[in-house]
Amino acid sequence: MDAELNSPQADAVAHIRGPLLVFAGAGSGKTRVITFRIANLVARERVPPYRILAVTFTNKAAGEMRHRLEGILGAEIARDLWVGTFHATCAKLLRRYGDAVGLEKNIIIYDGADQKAVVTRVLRELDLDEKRFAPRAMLAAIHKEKQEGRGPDEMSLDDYSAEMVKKVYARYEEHLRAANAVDFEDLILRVVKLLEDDTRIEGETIRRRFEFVLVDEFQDTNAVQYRMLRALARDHHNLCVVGDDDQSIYRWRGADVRNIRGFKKDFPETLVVKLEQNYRSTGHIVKAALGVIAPSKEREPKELWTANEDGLPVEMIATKDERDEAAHVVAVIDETRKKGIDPRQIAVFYRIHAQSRVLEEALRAVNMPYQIVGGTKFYERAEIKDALSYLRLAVNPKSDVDLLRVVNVPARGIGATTLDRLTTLATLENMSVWQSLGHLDKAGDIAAAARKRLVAFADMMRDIQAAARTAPATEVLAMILDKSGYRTALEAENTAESDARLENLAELAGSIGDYEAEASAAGEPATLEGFLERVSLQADTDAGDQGGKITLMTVHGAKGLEFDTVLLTGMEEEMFPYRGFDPGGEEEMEEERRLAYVAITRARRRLVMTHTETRQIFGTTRWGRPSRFFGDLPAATMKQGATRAASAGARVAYVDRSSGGGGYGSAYGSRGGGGGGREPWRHPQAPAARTEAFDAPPRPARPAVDPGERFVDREFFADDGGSDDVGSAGGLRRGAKVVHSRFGEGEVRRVEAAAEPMVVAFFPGWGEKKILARFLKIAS
DNA sequence: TGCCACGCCCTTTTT
DNA sequence: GGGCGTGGCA
Repeated sequence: MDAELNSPQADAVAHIRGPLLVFAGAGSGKTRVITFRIANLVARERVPPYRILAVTFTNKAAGEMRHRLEGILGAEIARDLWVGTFHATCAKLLRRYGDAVGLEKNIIIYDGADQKAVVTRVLRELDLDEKRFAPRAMLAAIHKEKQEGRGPDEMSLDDYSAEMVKKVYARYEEHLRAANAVDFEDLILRVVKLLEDDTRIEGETIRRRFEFVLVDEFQDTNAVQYRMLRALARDHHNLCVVGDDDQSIYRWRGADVRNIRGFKKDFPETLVVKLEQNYRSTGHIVKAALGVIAPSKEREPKELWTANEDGLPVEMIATKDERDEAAHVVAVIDETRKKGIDPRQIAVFYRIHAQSRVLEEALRAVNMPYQIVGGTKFYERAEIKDALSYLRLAVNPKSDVDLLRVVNVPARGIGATTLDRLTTLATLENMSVWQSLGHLDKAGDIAAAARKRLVAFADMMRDIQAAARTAPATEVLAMILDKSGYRTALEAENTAESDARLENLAELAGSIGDYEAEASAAGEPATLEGFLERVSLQADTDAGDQGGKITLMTVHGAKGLEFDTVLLTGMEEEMFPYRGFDPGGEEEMEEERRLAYVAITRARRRLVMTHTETRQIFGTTRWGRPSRFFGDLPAATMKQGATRAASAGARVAYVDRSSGGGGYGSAYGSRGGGGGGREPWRHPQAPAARTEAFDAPPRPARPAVDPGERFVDREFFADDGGSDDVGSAGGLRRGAKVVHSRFGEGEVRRVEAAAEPMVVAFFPGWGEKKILARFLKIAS
């Protein structure tokens, strides 16, 4: 804590009123400026905590900030502060003042998938070719308009396709309004509307409420978000924004660095502070980061420096494929943990979520606890989305997206044709699909049998809706699963997969329970609406930081965080910088560069970057050259290496001192079969003859594996004639006694390392069952 | 009319 | 690797 109190920057601005613009280089104590300022306002300036609003972009960052504030101010006071993401803050405000902008209480927040479903429906209604107008692209275009604060009528219509976007946009909005639903942009837009509407009292109420507003990662605000901030601070100008244009990584989400310039114009009396000293990282890491960001164009001039010692060189490790990479990651983590580093101080980054699976497998195979941040995985599972749709319908029957999702899940004989006719009726009569269920007489084309089924569904939902008004959310969920026949259908399936789905639904019930407990601890009423809002606004399922776990996340998710040791994986061209199907212009490349800068600057002491020769992703194999960003790292800060598998496979010119030298020679291309030998990556700043300066390939703690192989305890499974895909999972071994929640005690027969390790176990009275390993406990 | 299986296509980052 | 759409079959 002393370090924070003594921080000169934090001290200098902590008590200042009026607009404050802080350019904070990575690791210069950006968040510290905010937390210290808040602490100072509360402790010294006697500002009531509930009059302070601190806004972040991610839940993770908000959680981190709140955590720090709890440490400084104590949990009691910190609880009254408003700390949250833009969206969560707006949702909270709308819950209180939403009636003023015509929002009902049972509002539902549509996530990306829901939004896309609406767009798809609109495209069909307008009879537009889905091939020519991809729902995804349409949605992106709509969001772009919304992020700039333009409604369909305010769009500039340059060409035919803009015309189409406008049409779709308009109907999209109608659908959301009719469904009593909002998307993420709406949350902000509605609050802006509240704040800017001087004919009503609510805007003033909110403006008065927040005497001080602080914003983290200001470079990531989009036009509408900035408008909201401006409106919030209209009367008092106590707006403190902290940001770093080098870390602007949300341009694709509408973030506009120009807001920084706008800020100086809108608040001419702004005090500008530049923080250029990095307190976080070693010299080598800071220099590496500078190397990556230096070629970036249009930067606000600033020079990051550090007084810290150089420390360990940044490691660049060549690996053979994604499994080999994962093995190396595991080895480094293992080594780091053995040195006594808290696992919470270790993080593995990747560019895209799809990379996490292999890493997870490798970590699970050695029973190393980890936590995944982001990756909406859990809430994206079909059964969870189904259950949530039922819950949302229970609260808000007008939500068409949800109704259409579950009306025939489980199968009730309500097919596409029937639903087509039903939605057509709804569209014609200008009502929600739910309402149209009450007017089936107007749809003569719906067969009597189908009609009966629809009525039965409506009756069932009415019962559930009635229950939702009084019963606790956990009971509503149980009722839904029973009445809808969802549970029965899954039980009848009786496969490993259906069992897993049932377990997931149990987990959902558990998370409702958690929410109820948390809400009551915070002195707030636990409602089904509250739970649904939380689910919508919280991409990650993290149940708080339990100790002892390392962290896996995308680079985006890592922003604003720091770790002792960072493993940055997938550093190949195409992966990082990432290139999707679009050509990707220079602007996008610039953003990738800033993203790399963000990744590097998360590390305090040790940074390991890995790249692969080949990578299986999205079902195909990619060959990747090492990322161009390696070439921007100063040679003096780097240490190159390779896993055994990589150096053996490529026959690269590494000098392996540890094995007597010259072991691999430089016989390029001697690898048999496909791919061909690849030249080793050579640092552009290094003279060609300097290969001997390369470090010996580090020996992985466990032998590198060949593709198709896993981390298998060969001896133990040597006599296993079963699956060829056998691994140990979470300490589960053949013969081990395990306990399952439903089947009781059993004995492990086989372990299968699928995407998720599965165990075939024999349960007396049930027979052999295939179960996801994580649902088993070792019997004591 | 509805169900199921197969095959094709797309494949980012967050709220 | 998975979601979605199409086409064949009950």
